[in-house]
Amino acid sequence: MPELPEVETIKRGLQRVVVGKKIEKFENKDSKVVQFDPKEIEGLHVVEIERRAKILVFKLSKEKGPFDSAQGFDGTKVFLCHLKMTGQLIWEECMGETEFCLKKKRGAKVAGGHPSPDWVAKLPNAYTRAIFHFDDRSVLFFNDLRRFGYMKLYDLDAVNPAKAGIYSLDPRVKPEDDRLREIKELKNLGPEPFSKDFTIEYMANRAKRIPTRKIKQFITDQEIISGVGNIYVDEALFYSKIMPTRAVKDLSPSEWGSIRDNIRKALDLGIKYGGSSEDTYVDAFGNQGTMGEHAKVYRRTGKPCANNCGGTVGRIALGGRGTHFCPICQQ
DNA sequence: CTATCTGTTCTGAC
DNA sequence: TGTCAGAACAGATA
Repeated sequence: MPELPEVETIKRGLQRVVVGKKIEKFENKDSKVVQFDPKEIEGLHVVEIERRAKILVFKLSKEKGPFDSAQGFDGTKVFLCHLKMTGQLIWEECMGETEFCLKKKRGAKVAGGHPSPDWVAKLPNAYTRAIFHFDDRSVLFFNDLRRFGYMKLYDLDAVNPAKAGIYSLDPRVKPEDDRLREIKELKNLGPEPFSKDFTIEYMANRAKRIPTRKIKQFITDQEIISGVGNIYVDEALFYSKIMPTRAVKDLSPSEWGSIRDNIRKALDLGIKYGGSSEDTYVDAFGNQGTMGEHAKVYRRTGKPCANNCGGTVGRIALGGRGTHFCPICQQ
């Protein structure tokens, strides 16, 4: 269940192996999930991959590059991928490699000795919704068991022809010049948790308009903060010793500061351990993350509190989602 | 076999 | 406008 750390882990993996490569062929195996025609991206190069909230963004161009950062490049196709609950992006150096390694017991694709499920080992499989074939014969599979995820394509020249040709790679580009902000799925996202815009003042201001909102639901609202989901919000609030049910109007400035710092701490840990593989998550190479082993409250219902306070981890439903907390530490 | 649970986001009712 | 239930979907588990 990919949240920011899981998507970030996949992004870093894919940056190493697909940037600069040409998409020679693209197979759309489920047009509900993959919402464009393969012909629209065949022949284009992957110029850059970034992450916005839980969404992966591929920038595509006819030219291979490298490009002058200040000049930008003339490609305008932007490919979005949201993994939602059960999506996976798995890269293979050549078709059948993962299956081959497992049969030979090389295990090169399986981290920490954890066995990989059969439906990850065999690629493609019944849940494969799309396949990229690159010019070096490597392959990228998009699997999604539940079909909540999506792949979409935008042409920024079509979205705003007045800005055609301006497409900076410079990370210092001003938000108003950020062409990705024109895209519907990206335009309303809140600040990234690691950005300088994610401040105590910002959170307190947003909270003013919705005073009775519970803090957990405030943090997981993507229009308020980008990328925090169910696992990391429970962890962050445990670190902050704040009950997930607290109304935002009752939080003090020092508590807001603690929330900000601990959201970052929880996400940092998630990235460090390669994500949390509670369900179907694997990284770009099919490896599971180990963040689950380091969780303090998430899915630890009934176990003793990690702070040794004598409490027992409890579980309630909040907004229809499992919510884990220590009833003694967290107030 | 049925009921319940999973966890992201959108839609529609109030 | 804010809040909340339900839906989208396909499985695992009790």
